Amino acid sequence: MGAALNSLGLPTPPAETRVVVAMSGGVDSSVTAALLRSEGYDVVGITLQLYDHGAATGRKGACCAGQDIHDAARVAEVLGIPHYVLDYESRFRADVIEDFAESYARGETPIPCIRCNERVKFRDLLAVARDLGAAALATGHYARRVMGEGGPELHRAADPARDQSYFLFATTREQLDFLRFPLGHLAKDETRKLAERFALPVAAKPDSQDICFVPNGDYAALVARMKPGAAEPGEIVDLAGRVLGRHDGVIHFTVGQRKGLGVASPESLFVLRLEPEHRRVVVGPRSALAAVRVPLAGINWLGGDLPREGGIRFEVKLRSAQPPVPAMVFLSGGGNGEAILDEPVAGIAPGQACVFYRGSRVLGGGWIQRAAAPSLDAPRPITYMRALPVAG
RNA sequence: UGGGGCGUAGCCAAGCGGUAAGGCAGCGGAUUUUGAUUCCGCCAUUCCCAGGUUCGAAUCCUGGCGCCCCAG
Repeated sequence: MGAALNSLGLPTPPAETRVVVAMSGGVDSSVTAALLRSEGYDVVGITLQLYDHGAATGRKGACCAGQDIHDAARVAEVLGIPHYVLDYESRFRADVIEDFAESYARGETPIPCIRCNERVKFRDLLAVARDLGAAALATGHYARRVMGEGGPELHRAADPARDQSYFLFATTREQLDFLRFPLGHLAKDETRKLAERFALPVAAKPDSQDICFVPNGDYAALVARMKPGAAEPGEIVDLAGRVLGRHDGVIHFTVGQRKGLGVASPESLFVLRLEPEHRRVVVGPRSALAAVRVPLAGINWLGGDLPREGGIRFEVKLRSAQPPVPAMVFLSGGGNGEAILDEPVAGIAPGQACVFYRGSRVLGGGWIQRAAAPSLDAPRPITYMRALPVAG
């Protein structure tokens, strides 16, 4: 009763508190493990083997997954903690890579990192941690878990440049209860310094970037292999339906994209929308990219009591590397809803996440859906000018 | 085979006797734990070809070649 809480907010002394750390083999998760170990926690490192680059990319001899696992094991050895490697390849393939390919085939732009958190790390790995008797699962994400009146809250990282809360919006309240993000208050250079101080073998390892299972950046080749029909060439058309050129498959494009169209024009052209059913890429000027309505599905709500109908005021983040913008969010039940932005934003891509913020707190988010744009083949709805009052 | 116009980078295009703007596309880099966006850098020793005039020609002249338009 009333026992002092440890640094993870748990009522037991660190030495009696088992914590599983998800170790990717990178700097961040290694420092996470080192920090907790230095505080005396009973740390167990777990690394997930998620993919085999030989199989994923069709290349032989490339095995970064193996290298990362090896790095994680070395760090665990330096720290003197137990380390386990779990084979999650088939699960990752079914729940993340397959979803990724299907999403692209639908003309969307998926975020596999969120799916991985949602469906692998925070589900299966979390369950394993519980089975191991751990009191918490810690990761190297830059986000903060703050205890509020209604329970744990998800907040942005202290370092706005490093904040990864966008990638965590799909975390449920139950998961959040068990999760810990020890790096949430650190800046990246501090993490590096800690890695050096702890003499971790990965201290100088470059940050990972790109999609982990697509090391060479050629995600389209992977999608084409998994969904051959989605890589069919088609037409590049403007809003009036004029054919401006051809493309090698809609999977190469995302809404808002400028590069790679190969169409010369007086001004730059951007992808306005993808119509995979017609194998068509619709392009137009930057000005045509602006939108205020953002249809959402799969909404995850972290804010406690579900709000009554009507709009809720938020700042919403529509992509990871862009500041949030003011909006009203309307929830319509069944995980669906819509965000109405105060000011138009350019290049909102279906498949990306729309995350709701209030101050530093994440209150939820949803997946951006394709806007109900009229097809070029459909008869155009007639729009009438509003009658002007007759001048007196 | 009458008249007129035009040929400058992959595309568009400025230049009109003084030593090849710009845009688009492309390439390279920075940024980025998704895809994009954005930013920075590069990108015609040469102006359809051949002669000529000139200190100097993409610009003027002559002759070719190739397009386009008008024409009874």
